[in-house]
Amino acid sequence: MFRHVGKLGHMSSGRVEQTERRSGALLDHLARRMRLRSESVLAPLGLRPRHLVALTVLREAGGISQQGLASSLQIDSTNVVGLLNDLETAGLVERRRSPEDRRRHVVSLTETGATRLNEAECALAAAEDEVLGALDPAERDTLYELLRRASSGAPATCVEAAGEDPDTLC
Amino acid sequence: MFRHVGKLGHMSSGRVEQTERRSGALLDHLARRMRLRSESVLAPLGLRPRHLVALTVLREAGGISQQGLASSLQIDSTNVVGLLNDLETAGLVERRRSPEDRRRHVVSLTETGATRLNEAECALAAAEDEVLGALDPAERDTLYELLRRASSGAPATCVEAAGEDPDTLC
DNA sequence: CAGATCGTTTGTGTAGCGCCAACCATTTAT
DNA sequence: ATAAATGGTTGGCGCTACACAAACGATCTG
Repeated sequence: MFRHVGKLGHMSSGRVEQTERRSGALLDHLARRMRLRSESVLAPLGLRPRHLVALTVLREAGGISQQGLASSLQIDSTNVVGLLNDLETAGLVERRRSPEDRRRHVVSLTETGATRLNEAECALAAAEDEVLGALDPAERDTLYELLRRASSGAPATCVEAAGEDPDTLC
Repeated sequence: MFRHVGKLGHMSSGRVEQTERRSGALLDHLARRMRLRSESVLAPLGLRPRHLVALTVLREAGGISQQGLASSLQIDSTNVVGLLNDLETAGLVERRRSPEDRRRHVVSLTETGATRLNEAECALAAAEDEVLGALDPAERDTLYELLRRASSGAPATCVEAAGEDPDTLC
């Protein structure tokens, strides 16, 4: 029902090539453009794109264990250590031992971390303007909201979501 | 037209905004998740994520020079060569010499290339379902449309678009 | 003709990251 | 209490995706 492909039947002759509307490649493409543009802006702040991603996830996910963070970021937990070391020595993030399970580290944004994240995002305005230039402000807001919800709603461990669903008609 | 984001109605009136709503990090985050999930699905088809990105861009951008492709993908033109070699030996892409400037190669999707791209996108349904699980079909469609427009509207060379910066208000 | 431009090859360097192995501290199971 | 499992940390190995530079043939342009 949401398969209405729309126009864009370009040069090809009569063939009605129905194109699949998958966002993956576009996501990849835009993310790359954005990341490249961001690096130079973020550098003065002592941050790299992945730091910003981690901070963003942490702002959303609150006090989370390192493993939880690893599975949300989808990077190996050994690499999370180094990432958090960066952020912690910069004072942007805090590792506290969990009271109920003292093996665990509860990671959360510090006050300055939240502030710095905000500053960084603010500094990215120009980069975003370049990459999302074709979208008007309202659309960018819609995009942001969709991305945020998709990203927060994504199950940390993709294990339990592996069940089958009725959408296998493709 | 494709704007109805439903209720997630946050304040359009607001100035209460404490956090900057920049999409960069979220884009990065989701793209990563998607890419990782996609790899395993794409492998059987002999494709890697970046191939899919290239094919997607080519479907949108039609006959384009390799330099144009390089600047759209934002990768070095020397690396475009290898990328296209992969795709061309797989018969998914075609290099023809431009009639007006015979130095140039005009790159375009072949028939089988378009087909394969479609198949690949189709195969990615499950991956997309996992990553975008929090979004309902209409929202995913909206997201796709926004991404597509942003990506196609992005000027290949960001040079000529860089003329101004009146938005230092942030 | 000279010089710039497009694509190609080759070679070098680097960053990001997966992965393995070993090691504490702690929790849970026997 | 002893054993096993778990969360975090460290170190190291290796791979992939690039960027960057140099040199070359073919071609366009002044």
